[in-house]
Amino acid sequence: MTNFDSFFKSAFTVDNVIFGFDEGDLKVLLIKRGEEPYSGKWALPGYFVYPNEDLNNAAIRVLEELTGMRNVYLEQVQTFGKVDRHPFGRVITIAYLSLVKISKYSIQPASIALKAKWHSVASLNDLAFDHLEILSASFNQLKRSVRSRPIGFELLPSMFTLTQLQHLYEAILETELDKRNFRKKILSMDLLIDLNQTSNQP
Amino acid sequence: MTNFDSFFKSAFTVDNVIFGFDEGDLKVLLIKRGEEPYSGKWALPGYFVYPNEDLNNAAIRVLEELTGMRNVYLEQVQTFGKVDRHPFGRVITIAYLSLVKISKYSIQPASIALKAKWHSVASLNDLAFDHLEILSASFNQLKRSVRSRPIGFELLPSMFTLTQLQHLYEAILETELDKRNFRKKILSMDLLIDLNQTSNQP
DNA sequence: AGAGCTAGTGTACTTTATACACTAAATAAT
DNA sequence: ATTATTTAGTGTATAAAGTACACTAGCTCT
Repeated sequence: MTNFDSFFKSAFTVDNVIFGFDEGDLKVLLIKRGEEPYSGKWALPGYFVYPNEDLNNAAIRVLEELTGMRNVYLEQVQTFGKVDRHPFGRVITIAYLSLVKISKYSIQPASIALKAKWHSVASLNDLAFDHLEILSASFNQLKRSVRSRPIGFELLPSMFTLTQLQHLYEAILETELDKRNFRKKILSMDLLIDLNQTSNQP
Repeated sequence: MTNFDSFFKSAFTVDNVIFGFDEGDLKVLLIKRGEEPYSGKWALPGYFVYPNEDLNNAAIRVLEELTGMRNVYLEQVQTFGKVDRHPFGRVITIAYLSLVKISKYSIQPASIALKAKWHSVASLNDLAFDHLEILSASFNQLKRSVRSRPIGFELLPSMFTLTQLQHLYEAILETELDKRNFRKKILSMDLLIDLNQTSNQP
């Protein structure tokens, strides 16, 4: 029988692209690295998957350590596995995308969380590892997902105005939407409860 | 500095869901396993990723060893990583989906290929490992992909009739399509060259 | 009180999707 | 050789979804 030992020298991580929405802007939660490699650079939150841990659970764990949130929207994006992507050895990473309500987010005591900060997605151009590529793939997947499923709400507080929702969609899709057509479509989907309240929030 | 050695004891494989189309039926190429675990069961073709090999290249390699084909349509599907999915240890697998023209396929001399056989996708209900789940996820992704991009051609010989193409789409989407509407839509896409030939192939 | 900003609303038009039936030609059967 | 059966090929009418577009009422700020 063949000996497979030489294959069992790799590791894998999960990296979590955590999207939020605030001030009319699509944001992503990044960690400022305090150690090598890429010390001082911003990176996606992620960690090695433990030997006895399912992939999905690893993604959930990373998210919870950082934000304290559970039951958050999460989907797998893609796996990145270039040979030289990690200086410690052969490490592939499974990217996850999650959507959180920034309003519910509060900094966690875990040490990693102290270095976390929300960044506008549009403004990023230099991240640790291949994280810019991962972010970009995840953003594209978000665009696709948002067209086919009503997941946008995950990014807003539980009460919101249609205008806020529209701004969110515009931020994700990177395009302007017609106000009347947008409202017509959303309301025809029968997903929302009309609170009969009005608001002039900025 | 933390010691990460304990994480570098895992392995990963690629598994390739190779679709073909023949006799009006959507097929998938499987290998009959000749060794443990799951000896005697049918499995998706796959193998460990070599330490110096990019993920995509591993998928290409597996496909070429088996079919002799290069430049074949290939896309990553998803990564499967339950803790206990492989009896040798912690092995996660990255699933790829590929589309080949069965007419161009011929059995390769590689030993693995001798045990390969095309199976109707619809007829499968028991595969090695978690391969049934992988197949099912890949089939779903194929359904989605085929709606948004004209990749159906990849499964047919370079000359084909519109009827054949329709049968292919019906097999993938698992639904009947209206002949006139189908032709109207395909022809309006301007993707095909009309050979002005007619054929009464079965 | 006035100026400026934002929320809220309806209709006409265009594009895309769907439903549907017959003829001509080839092949198979007697 | 004639007939029966199968398959390819074609158009129109209707429904649904998407898009373009402008004004009013009410609030906020000065």
